[in-house]
Amino acid sequence: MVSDRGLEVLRVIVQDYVASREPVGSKTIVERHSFGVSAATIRNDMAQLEEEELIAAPHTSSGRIPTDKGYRVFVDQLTELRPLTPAQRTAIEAFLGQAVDLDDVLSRTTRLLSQLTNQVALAQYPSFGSARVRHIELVALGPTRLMTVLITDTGRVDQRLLDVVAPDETGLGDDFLGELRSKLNAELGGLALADATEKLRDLPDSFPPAHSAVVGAVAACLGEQVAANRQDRLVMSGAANLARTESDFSGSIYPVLEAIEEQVTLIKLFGEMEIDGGGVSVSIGRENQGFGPGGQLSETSVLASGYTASGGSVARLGVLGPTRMDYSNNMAAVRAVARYLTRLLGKEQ
Amino acid sequence: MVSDRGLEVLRVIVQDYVASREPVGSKTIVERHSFGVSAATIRNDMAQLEEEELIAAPHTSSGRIPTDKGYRVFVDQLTELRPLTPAQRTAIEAFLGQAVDLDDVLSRTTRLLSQLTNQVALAQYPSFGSARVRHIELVALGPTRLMTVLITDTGRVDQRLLDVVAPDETGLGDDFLGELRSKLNAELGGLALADATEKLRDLPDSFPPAHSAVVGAVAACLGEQVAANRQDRLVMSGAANLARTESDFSGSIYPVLEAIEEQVTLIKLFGEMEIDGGGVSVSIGRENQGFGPGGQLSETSVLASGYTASGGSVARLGVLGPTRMDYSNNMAAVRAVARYLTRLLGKEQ
DNA sequence: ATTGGCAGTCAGTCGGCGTGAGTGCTAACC
DNA sequence: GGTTAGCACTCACGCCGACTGACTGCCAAT
Repeated sequence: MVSDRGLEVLRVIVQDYVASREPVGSKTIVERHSFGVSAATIRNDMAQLEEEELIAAPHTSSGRIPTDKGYRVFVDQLTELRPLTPAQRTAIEAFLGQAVDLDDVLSRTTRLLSQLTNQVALAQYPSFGSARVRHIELVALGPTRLMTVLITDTGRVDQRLLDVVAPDETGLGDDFLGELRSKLNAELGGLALADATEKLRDLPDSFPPAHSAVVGAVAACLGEQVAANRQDRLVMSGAANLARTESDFSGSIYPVLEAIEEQVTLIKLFGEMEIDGGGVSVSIGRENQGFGPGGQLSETSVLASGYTASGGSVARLGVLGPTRMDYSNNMAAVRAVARYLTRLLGKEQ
Repeated sequence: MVSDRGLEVLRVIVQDYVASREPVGSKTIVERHSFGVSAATIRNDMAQLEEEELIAAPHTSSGRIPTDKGYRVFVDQLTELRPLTPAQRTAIEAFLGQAVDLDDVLSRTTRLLSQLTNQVALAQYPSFGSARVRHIELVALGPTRLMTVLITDTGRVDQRLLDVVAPDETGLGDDFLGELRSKLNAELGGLALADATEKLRDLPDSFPPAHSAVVGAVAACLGEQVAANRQDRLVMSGAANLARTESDFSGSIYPVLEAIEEQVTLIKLFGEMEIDGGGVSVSIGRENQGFGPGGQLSETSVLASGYTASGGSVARLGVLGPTRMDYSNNMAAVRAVARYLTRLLGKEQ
């Protein structure tokens, strides 16, 4: 078992190591922190911590550095997060306040968060699994060219172009489009995306045969859009931060950059992190194993929190960085930004 | 002056150095390439090349590596580009062929190009300076909430949300919106974006005072969209490639990643490169100086070519990588993709 | 449980040495 | 004149050995 002082020792080892990037030894601990005991005592505690695999020694006789498990215990110990400085708070408000639409909000959010943490910031678009169709728009761009616009109640908009064979010699008449548009909105408006997909399948049958080809094409196109909408996307910013310091990664940062660019690994990982109750969830080092192929992220930690967008759908945002990071500060930043974002998006409509 | 054989020597120095990442000496040159002369003669030629600052020696007595100027001469010498392999050609067609809209085309293009070259691929959205308004759509999302959609003839779509004070107790009635929509399209349809901005300023005056507040808000919003449309954006892919090999960058790759993320530096640089006549333009190493602050890109080369989008507007695409890159292969890839893209986008409509 | 002391371990550094790749120069050669 | 062979010279690099210093681990005393 680890004593109370043992945990305290772990705490300062993490802090000092994060600050200095150097293995920390018993002597420097007693010098820099006033435990009222000698170095030898600290050494005994450290022996226990090593027993529990919370710390490890890079070489036989050097200071210790925290293991993934050590960071885990450290993070779990972390009860109250140091609140942000007033300057940081005003930065959040000033920067996010001027956003004009959802894309802009998320782009600003990640830029802000990457600045606050010096890490890579990530944000998920609000989940569209629970989103509903708000409006469908059809725009004729030419005699055989049509644009479909799908608007969801989460504020997202997707458009797509398609070529169609005109139903008759009049081309894509305004009245035909108008009828189709009304019907689409009447049938699908307010439906959850999952349900809309089904309805779209039956749509062509309710039109005269001459029109059903066009309607079918439109329905297929909208169906694609709905499907694309349901799969999540990530916005991110600050990838350069990975290369900023002399790199905390054993080999190259290539696997990490790759995982970031691929997105799919991150989305999966992000999706499995718990974010109940407005807390900040942390996944450390090898805990990320099994997501990327070959453990691309086994030397990184991911912090995630949830925010609530209009419509009540919950999405995630967070940061990614080397396991050796300032968890306290970064968790506080993620939490603060998530809260502000919830307030900002909830306020609308 | 540099002799003919001197240029040939430069050519093999560049090729060998790019392939091996090691300074190349006179002896290895005569071993690997059949010049009919001895190493000593090559040395004399190399002395001349060094005189002209086309090559340099990292240490007093080591092989030589090309300077920026050396790469420049090498590239200018490069007359015919090795054509792509059939496999590469089919890859281009298979991959780009299934794109559904402009966003998708450019995203696929950069992914493809970064795979073909193992570098960072960049693509500019078609310039909207010469774009025209094709259609404007207004959608009521609630009693005081409105969405504006701007569609340009280059196939790009932008939407924005805004809150308005309803003109009267009826809220945003369909007839009011219909009138406004017709008027907007009648007035602005077909106009170049620059001209549309001006017209928008006068618009509110032509409505009854009760409505002018709403119209003003809509006009302001559309004005913003027009402005945002005129400023270019970049799509990119393959940033991880910068970290793939043991890094050809002297220090950290941080400045390069930063420049890539900022975009503004790149857009400026990209914009000043000449791309007349379907060729591939190259900017090498310190030639990029003066764009990024502190010469972030002074160890990279940028290749650019132009492609023509529907509507005749020309935009650029290319790759960025360390100065030590396979110019021949990469230039061929950029040219091939640019040509295919022009064909693909020109075909539409 | 804590402490002081002491021996042991090992990474990192410094200087010296040898090696080898590659150059620059000069004198001979065609 | 261009080309070649030969030779002396220069360094980067790798290796070895010694030294140092920062640690730990253990043990006996408190």
